[in-house]
Amino acid sequence: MKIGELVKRHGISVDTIRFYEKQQLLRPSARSDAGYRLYSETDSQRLAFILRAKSVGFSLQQINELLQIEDNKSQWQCSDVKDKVQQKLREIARQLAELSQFQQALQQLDEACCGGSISANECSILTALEQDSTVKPEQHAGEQHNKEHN
Amino acid sequence: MKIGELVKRHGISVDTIRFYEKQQLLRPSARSDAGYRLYSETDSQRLAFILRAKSVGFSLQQINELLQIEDNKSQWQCSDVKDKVQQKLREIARQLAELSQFQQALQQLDEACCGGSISANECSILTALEQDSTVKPEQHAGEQHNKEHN
DNA sequence: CTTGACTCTGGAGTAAGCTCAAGGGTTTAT
DNA sequence: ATAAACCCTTGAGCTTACTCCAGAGTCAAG
Repeated sequence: MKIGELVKRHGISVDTIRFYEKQQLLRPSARSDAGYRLYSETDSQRLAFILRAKSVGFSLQQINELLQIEDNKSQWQCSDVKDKVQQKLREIARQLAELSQFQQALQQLDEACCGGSISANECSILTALEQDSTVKPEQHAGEQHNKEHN
Repeated sequence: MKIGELVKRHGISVDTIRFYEKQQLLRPSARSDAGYRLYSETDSQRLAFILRAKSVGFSLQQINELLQIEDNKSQWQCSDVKDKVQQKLREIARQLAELSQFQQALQQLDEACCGGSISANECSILTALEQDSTVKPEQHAGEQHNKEHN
């Protein structure tokens, strides 16, 4: 099939396919005389693999690694594949932790603010961002004023 | 103070400061005869504001919006500020949801796989990515085979 | 034989948030 | 006086995953 049918089947754009080709993820198994890309069923399945991997959060780079295993399964072990999944899980855990921290901090700000029509002069959110903790890495014992640097 | 001291105080790079300036977040309140940027205490506090906003997850664009309020507090209301916070909270909730979905899907894959030294030929993770559900948007009633398109 | 739909290549642009490099002045210490 | 450390500007590059454009060839229908 030509690129147009492939993309219709999978609901993505031609540009995306050509981009994946540039990224070495998916090569058409043939070209027509006119130079048109021709995809086999196998190619289409490979694309499906890519899209499923994407749908569980893998980056194209990581998908590339998975495809290398997929292309040569007998040379790899279950543990190799599971490692990739676990690596991704750790990555996601890190991102979740960061987002949760953001969420918590923002919720505190949110709760402290009346949200009414009083002037922002009194807004506790702005006040917190102006004076809050978390920053100040200096100011240890014996260095109250830092005019010394020069 | 010159840019060097400013960055030492806040633990960021000169390039970052100049980048923030390009982004209209922080302008030095003066320049020396030689054209060096000179920052006041107020400037430094503004930078602190920026960094704190960043630390709770705001993008530079969003910080810019917050700074516009901060620069003209009396013209804004608490609700304006709270809106920004809540908007960000919704954004984060969406991201958390997406990541959690990834996490769940990956955990299922992870649990199904033995992770041992058997050949990847048998790996349930790869099998799932080859044949799994979640994709197939076609195949409603009366359209079993899709050779029709052409 | 022409029109429209499809395909090709190559290269630029987008968002975000920096980071680096080149080439050249300035300040400070010795 | 000179070297080190500091500062300047302009502009390019990085990452990710596309998206769009121009200019041109190809294919199927009427």
